[in-house]
Amino acid sequence: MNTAPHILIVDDDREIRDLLSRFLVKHALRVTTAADGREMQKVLETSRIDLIVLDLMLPGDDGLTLCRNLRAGSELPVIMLTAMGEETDRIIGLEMGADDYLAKPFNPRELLARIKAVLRRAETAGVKPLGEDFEVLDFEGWSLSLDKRELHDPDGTLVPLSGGEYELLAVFVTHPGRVLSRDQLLDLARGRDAQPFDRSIDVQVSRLRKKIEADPKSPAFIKTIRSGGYMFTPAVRQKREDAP
Amino acid sequence: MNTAPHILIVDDDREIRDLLSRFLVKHALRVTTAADGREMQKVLETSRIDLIVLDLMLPGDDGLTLCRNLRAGSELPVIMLTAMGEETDRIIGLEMGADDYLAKPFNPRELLARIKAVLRRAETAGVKPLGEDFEVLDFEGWSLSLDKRELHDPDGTLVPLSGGEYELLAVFVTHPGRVLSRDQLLDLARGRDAQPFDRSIDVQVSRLRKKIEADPKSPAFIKTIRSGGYMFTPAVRQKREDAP
DNA sequence: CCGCCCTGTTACAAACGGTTACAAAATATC
DNA sequence: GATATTTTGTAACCGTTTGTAACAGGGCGG
Repeated sequence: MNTAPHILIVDDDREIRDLLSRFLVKHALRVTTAADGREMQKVLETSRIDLIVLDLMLPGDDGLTLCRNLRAGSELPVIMLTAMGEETDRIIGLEMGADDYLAKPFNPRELLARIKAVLRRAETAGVKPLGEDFEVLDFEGWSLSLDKRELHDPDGTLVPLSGGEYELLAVFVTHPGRVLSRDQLLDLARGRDAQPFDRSIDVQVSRLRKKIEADPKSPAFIKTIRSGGYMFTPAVRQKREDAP
Repeated sequence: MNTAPHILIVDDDREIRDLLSRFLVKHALRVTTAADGREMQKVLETSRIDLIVLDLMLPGDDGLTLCRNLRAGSELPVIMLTAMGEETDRIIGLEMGADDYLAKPFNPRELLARIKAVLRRAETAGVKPLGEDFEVLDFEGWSLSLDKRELHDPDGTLVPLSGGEYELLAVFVTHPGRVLSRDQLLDLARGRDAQPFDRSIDVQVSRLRKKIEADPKSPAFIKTIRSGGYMFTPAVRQKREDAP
């Protein structure tokens, strides 16, 4: 479900981190941030990262060193951020193996464009990073494992779901508190467009409610928004575990 | 029925406001305008806005400040309009939390395209922080959960509300002690404009009163303001709890 | 006190969503 | 590869919700 590329931003300036993070998240990327090389390592061990945006100037090991180390162990794409006007930095950055670089100050849109370009390149080059996120989402005592594609009720017993029911629930649980239109649900859960008079989502919601709602007649989890779609109302908490 | 997205244009130049407004209205959007931050604030309190087009240069608080404030409290999409220049690009690049921006002078069609793009993105993007605070509003012993879309009476029992009744009550409870015209209520609760001789709000208020007023004949909560609209009179207390 | 305007309320029709049954499609099993 | 089983989408039926119309009552200015 969560197929958006996962970007790791490494910069010691908190403001820049937050700013870029917000901008990229808005453009359908998943983002994690780190302030220095140590944090970066930690993130890399516990998450599947598709691309790193790395500041050249960092406390501790600087960006160049980190970039070199990264290159030694993987083909993870790297975009370097360099200080303005230092031609040498750029050259060195590229020599160190960065896939692209950007001079500060820069336009976030420019960064986005380069990220997409580099990802496209990396994809065709067939780089398959190893490691996986192990995600479990909890709501009201229930627990949905996105890796095992399994749902457990508050007692911990496994609730059998069909593939389609799982996909739909996964969409809901990853978009809590949001009104999702039938078109969106169809796109997110089934990856297809709606046909005229398409009621398949309604039927699927009905089936799902029968399995997870105490009283399907007055649903507590999946609320209907008339002429809008559906909304998953419980608070959802994320448990992120290290790979075993 | 008219349920088009509602755009707020904030620009100190009256001519630009009118021009853009006319253009967007012609393209099936609903538009309200404001000349500065104060007016903007006022509009935001009394109508339901889907997206803000914000000029960078404004009298009083400038666009950047306003944008940051907006960002702090909501995820309302913002498109910034900037004057052309080198310095701005840098400011924009680094300090802005806007969803998109456009350099003046621009083609209105360009703005329209970006508005549509941002609205489309806003529908799905922006994964809400998981396990967020949840908001519960109390009045006279009653309790309305904005997350669960549920109303509980003083005994704590769930009072079933239709979607429309809930939306209307939510508007009242979030605007207590304030006279709301039928037009405003229609905009806030339904996101649409009024038709000639539109009495739907009256009917909905009547239905709502039957459910929440001890004596609907002499309502204690929702008071009628003759030739003005309606007003929700109880004091509303906000309970903001951390997710468990 | 009268009439007009405004609002409350009920009745009704249209639109919308829940649900079941059934057929088609996908999947598992032998 | 054929058959049994499960899953998924479509159609149909029915209950709910919503806006509109119609009528009745009440306040306010004249």
